Amino acid sequence: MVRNHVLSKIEAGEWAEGARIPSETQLVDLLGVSRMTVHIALRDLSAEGVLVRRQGAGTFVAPRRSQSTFLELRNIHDEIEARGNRHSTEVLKLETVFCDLALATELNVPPGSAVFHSVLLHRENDRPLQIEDRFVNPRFSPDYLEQDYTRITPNVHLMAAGPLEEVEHVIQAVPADDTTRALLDMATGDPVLLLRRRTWSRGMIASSARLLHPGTRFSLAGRMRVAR
Amino acid sequence: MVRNHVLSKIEAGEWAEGARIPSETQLVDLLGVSRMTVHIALRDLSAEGVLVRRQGAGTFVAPRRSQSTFLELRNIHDEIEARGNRHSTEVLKLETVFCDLALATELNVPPGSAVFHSVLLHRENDRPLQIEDRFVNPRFSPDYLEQDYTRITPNVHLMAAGPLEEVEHVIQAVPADDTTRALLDMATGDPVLLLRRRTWSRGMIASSARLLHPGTRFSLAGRMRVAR
DNA sequence: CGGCAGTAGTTGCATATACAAGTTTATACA
DNA sequence: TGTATAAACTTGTATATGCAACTACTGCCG
Repeated sequence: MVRNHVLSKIEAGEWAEGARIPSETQLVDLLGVSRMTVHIALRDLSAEGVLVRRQGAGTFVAPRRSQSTFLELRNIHDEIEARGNRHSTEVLKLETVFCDLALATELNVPPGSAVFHSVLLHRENDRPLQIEDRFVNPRFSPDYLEQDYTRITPNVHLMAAGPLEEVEHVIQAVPADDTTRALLDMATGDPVLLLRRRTWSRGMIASSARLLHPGTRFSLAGRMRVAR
Repeated sequence: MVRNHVLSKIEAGEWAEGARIPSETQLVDLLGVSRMTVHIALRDLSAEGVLVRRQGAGTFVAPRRSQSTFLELRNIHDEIEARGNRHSTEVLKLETVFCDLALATELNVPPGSAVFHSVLLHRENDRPLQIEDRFVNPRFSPDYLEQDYTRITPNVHLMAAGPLEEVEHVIQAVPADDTTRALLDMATGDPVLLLRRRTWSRGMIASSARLLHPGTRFSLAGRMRVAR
């Protein structure tokens, strides 16, 4: 109850980032519950990174930046939904191309062979967050082009097409070209965070993707316990 | 107290993965604290993924988190030497600072307390490759400022100061400011790949570092087999 | 004007109590 | 033997209370 109240206030924008929220005793009067109940709820939200609490000073809305975990292979849909936001996809390209030498090497297929190519734009609450530029090995997923990617992500389809065996990630910071800047709604001079991801399945390279993110409002994050 | 008891039991292997641990009331008798205290502690550990709780059934040790070799803690010296190149370090700053609110939050120490600060420039074959801007908790490593960082990296010193328990990584692409651009020998408009790394040891945040790399000639890469 | 002490207000933490909700085990009965 | 019921046990949640630790502010005094 306290939790929902706080989250909805933040969601609605009434309590902005960095703003101080009512004290525990004020929330007690407001919601008619005991202080411990309020305390536990705020404590949990603090542990989750939604709030920041400072003893003696007050409770504040934590600054939020879109984050993606790179340790797990979650698809962007789940990432966004997990943050309580709305995910939507726009299909920009869905085609067959014949690969040049570089692409052939990248996918480990013969040069000139046909491969599938898709370009999607993912939005978080209508704000563009990722361009997903993907090449897929047709031998791995022959029906890749027939899917409705406004409903499922390519990730989901590919995971269903075969067991994931190996993943390769390369992360880079690159300047934004004009097309990218326009699509991602970025300011001039802002950099792009580029995540290249190749996946192996059934002994072949199933897919190679370039995931482009606006550097100013996106970061990759991961936290792990070290082996004991 | 309850927390440490549980963690040490798991650490020691007395409570194995998936095993059921004593009930709340049993821990009350065992440790001589109230049930609510036990409950809160177990609740937190459950939120952190260390335990799994099922109402009516009991509390169990959670299966360990999947470990990734991606972004393992190799220090930059080994990275460069592994490529057959020469590594050199220049010490730009080595000082004590009093932390403001943001830094205090980052390190989880009281605002205004003294922390150690170092800024190093790492070169690969005399070409700048990384600015290492690091804050260290003096409680964790009191003799941090007395080391010779042209001979060993801070990473090596910190690893020797205590067992690494947890690591947090955040990766961002950011524009380069003038100082950074000059130090890293970058062209105007080139982005910076920023890796923020926080490490936990002996129950506290030992260190928080900002590692800045020239985006055009640096990338983070990792490849991992997926667990089945 | 600057520094100091006091004070009100805030979060942090532990306790004691009560009941709800879910699971497992034991028992009674057909 | 199989099923239904009951009891015992476990975690989940909410409340009321007390005090410690810390912060920010006010006002006093030199």
